[in-house]
Order: sequence, then structure tokens, then C-alpha cells
Amino acid sequence: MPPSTSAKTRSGWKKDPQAVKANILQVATEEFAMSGLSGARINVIADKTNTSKRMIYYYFENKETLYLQVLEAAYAEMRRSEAELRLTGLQPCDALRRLVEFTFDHHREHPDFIRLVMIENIHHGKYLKQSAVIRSMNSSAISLLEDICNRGKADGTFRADIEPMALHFQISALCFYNVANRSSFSAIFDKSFFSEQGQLVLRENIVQAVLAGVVGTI
Amino acid sequence: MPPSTSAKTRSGWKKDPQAVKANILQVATEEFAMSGLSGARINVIADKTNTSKRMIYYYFENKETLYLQVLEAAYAEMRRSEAELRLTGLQPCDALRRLVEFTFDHHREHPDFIRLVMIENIHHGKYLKQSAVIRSMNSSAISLLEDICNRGKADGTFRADIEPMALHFQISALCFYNVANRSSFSAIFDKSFFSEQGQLVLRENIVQAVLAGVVGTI
DNA sequence: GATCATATTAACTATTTGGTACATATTGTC
DNA sequence: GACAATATGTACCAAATAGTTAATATGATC
Repeated sequence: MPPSTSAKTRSGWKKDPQAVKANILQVATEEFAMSGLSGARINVIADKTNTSKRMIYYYFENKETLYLQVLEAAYAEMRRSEAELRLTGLQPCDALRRLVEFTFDHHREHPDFIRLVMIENIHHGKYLKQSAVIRSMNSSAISLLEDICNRGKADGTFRADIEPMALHFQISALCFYNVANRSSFSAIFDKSFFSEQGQLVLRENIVQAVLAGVVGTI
Repeated sequence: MPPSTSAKTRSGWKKDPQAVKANILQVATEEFAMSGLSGARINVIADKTNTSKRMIYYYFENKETLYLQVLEAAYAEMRRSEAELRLTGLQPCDALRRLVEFTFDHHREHPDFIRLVMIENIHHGKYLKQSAVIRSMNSSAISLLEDICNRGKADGTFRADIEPMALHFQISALCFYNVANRSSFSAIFDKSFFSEQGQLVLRENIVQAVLAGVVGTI
């Protein structure tokens, strides 16, 4: 009989493997988000963990596997947040507003996730495509939007030709860009968007832009 | 008297230094856009040029300097395109539509530029900030938008509270995201946006979204 | 054609970096 | 306590990589 691998607490162990793995993943997330796949250094990651380089290779086959698992963990975490949204009780416009505000805030609060997505795009989505885990997490944002759109069209507040996917594109683009392109935008154009006050205004601007698009009578 | 460094044709030279430099820059642009600063390999760049690695270091001090000059050349090229836009003869709405369409098309046609900007943002704009050349090129897109907004407000077609910079943010975000996040978006959500037909529809959607925002009566 | 600055080649190096070999410790199970 | 499986620390290596050294070719200028 193989040793029980049940998730029962392995109390008594000098170090909990789960914790060691989690610690490595967390440090690696920061490093990969900071420097990219080729820019991140395994030695640097090792130094910042509570363990050694040896353990990174013990739990994660190699640098690419570690990166992939970092990516998967980041997507999983994001999905967890999304799942907490409860919009069904709200009127379509209010629900849409709340979804936009949530997306805006969430992206802002998770720059590491945004950076990992940027890095993945630099790699043409090579690892994203590779990951069955991530592909299986078809973002729930879409189903939320589908529900909002259906209700909005049904009660006449939304135009009949609104497509949930196009709406998602617009919301995602505006909220993503706010985090992803902050450095270049503030270097070339205007830093004022990114002050606390500026972000509040920008957030409301984005909400208004999205709402104006769905209720428009054109 | 120092030797004439005038730009007169140096015909007769075995190889035109200008051409060698330009060749290196072009190859380096592709490589850096493809793999990022740390991902790009000087040896690979050298192999793809008509010259040798030694010449890269002869004309460009080191990898970072080469990257910086690639970045500067890319921005210069983009500005050149922008400068060709002639919008003053158009009505505000038409001018805005054309600016959005131009931005959408330009970004689509210059994925290498988009990727360099992404990479720069991964580096927190370190090299952008460093470059006096780029900082001095305050994108003309802003002055174009200022003019359009002024005229739109004057003739009453635009809302009075429209800010050119916020408008630029919106346009840039939507058009940038279309190129930058193509891989991740199509991997997770929908590939149909990126077919030829899908891009036409998306472009018009973006135009409509922007226009709806400026004429809105909210 | 002597001289000098520019342009170019090929081979070399110091260092970094991902990855590993080997020895050892810890713990559950019998 | 013996044994096996899991977990960990130390020292090491081969390959890759940015950058260099030293020698040489080329053309402009006088």
C-alpha cells in the first residue's frame, strides 16, 4: 500500500513541504513579474526563499516549469477573486458599473499578475497555450457579462447589438492598460493619472465610457 | 582641421558605415522586440546582420546602449508617421474618427514597436526615462487631440468637460491592447477578434465607443 | 605614397547561469 | 530499531553569454 498522501496535517515535520513550495512560488512570482522569464535569476529566487536552490529543482523540474506554475497560480488567484463578485441582485447598469470598478481595482491591486500577463504576451502566449489548467479556467468574467447583457437587453436599458465579448475587450483593455503602461504613459505624457486622486477620476471616466457605449442610441 | 563629417555620400567605401549601423539597428529591433532585453542574444543579432559581433560593440557601446538606440529609433519612426496625419481640414468628429482609425491601424502594422513599449514597461520605463531624445518627443498625438477637442467644444459637438489627455488614454489603451494582449486574449477568450473581418468590426467598435464618449450628454 | 582615422575580422576570456552529484537528515511504517 | 521514502544542504559543472584583445584592411588627405 503506498504511503498515505492525504492532505492531513504533517505536523512534526521540520519544514512543511507545502509551505516550502508555496514560499518558492511566491518569491518566484515576484521575481518573474519583476524581470521576466529570461531576466529572472534562479539564484536570486533561491536567495530570497527560506530554502535553497536545490529545493527549487526538487519541487519544480526547471525554470520553465517553475514559471508555468507561477503563471497558473496567478490565474487561479485572479479567478478566485472574480468568483466572489455577486452581481445578480443589481440592475444591469449598476452591475456593469460594479464589474468595471472591480476590474479596475483588482488590476491595480495585482500589478504582479498584470506583469505576468504582459510577459506571457511577449512570449506569444507560449506557456499559456501549454497550460491545460489555465485554458480550462475560461474566465468567469465572460459569463458575468453575458448575464448582465441579457438582462440589460431584456429590460431595454442596453442596446440590442451589444456583444459581451466586445464589452469585455473594452473593459479589460482600459483597466489593463492603466497598470501595464503606467511607466511609459507617465514618462511621455502625464503622471497625474496615477496619483490617488487621478486614479479615482480615471476609474469613473472608464465606468462612464463603458456605460455610454452600452446605452447609446446610435 | 578635423575631417569633414558632412553627410555627403561616402561612395567608394567598401561598406557604408551608415548602412551597417542601420542594418544592426534593424536586426536588433526585431530581436529585442521578439525576446526582450535580457532574452535577446547579441550573438544571434550578430549572426543575422551582414556584419560581425565586433561591429555591434564598435558602433554601440554595449547591449543596453544598443537597446536604448533601438527604442529611440522606434519612437522616432512612430512620430514620423503621426506627423503625416492632416486632420485640420476635417470636422471634429471626422477628425477624431480618423485619428482613432490611424492609431488602430498604425499599432496593428507595427507590432515590434508595441512589443518594445511592453518590454520598456516591464523595465518600469528605465530606459525611456533615461532617454532625453524620447522625452523630448512629446507625442504629437496630444496636440492633435487638443486641437480636435477645442474645435469640437467650440462648435458644440463635444461635451465641454472632455479632456484631451483622458481621450488619448482611452484611444491608446484600446488600440494598444489589441496588439499587445492578442496572445493571451485569444488563448483564453476569443480568437475571432483577430481575423481580418474581426479587426474591421473591432476597429469600428472602438471608433464608436470613443465617439459615444465625447458627444454623450450625461 | 606616407600617414592617419575609420572600419573590420577572428579568436579569446571572464563571468554568469541553469542545472546536478552526492552526501545527509527527517519521519512514517513495520 | 531497521528500512524506505521524502526532504535538504554543499559543492560543483558545463554551457552560454556579454564583452575584449590584438591585428589588419581601407580609404581620405597631404
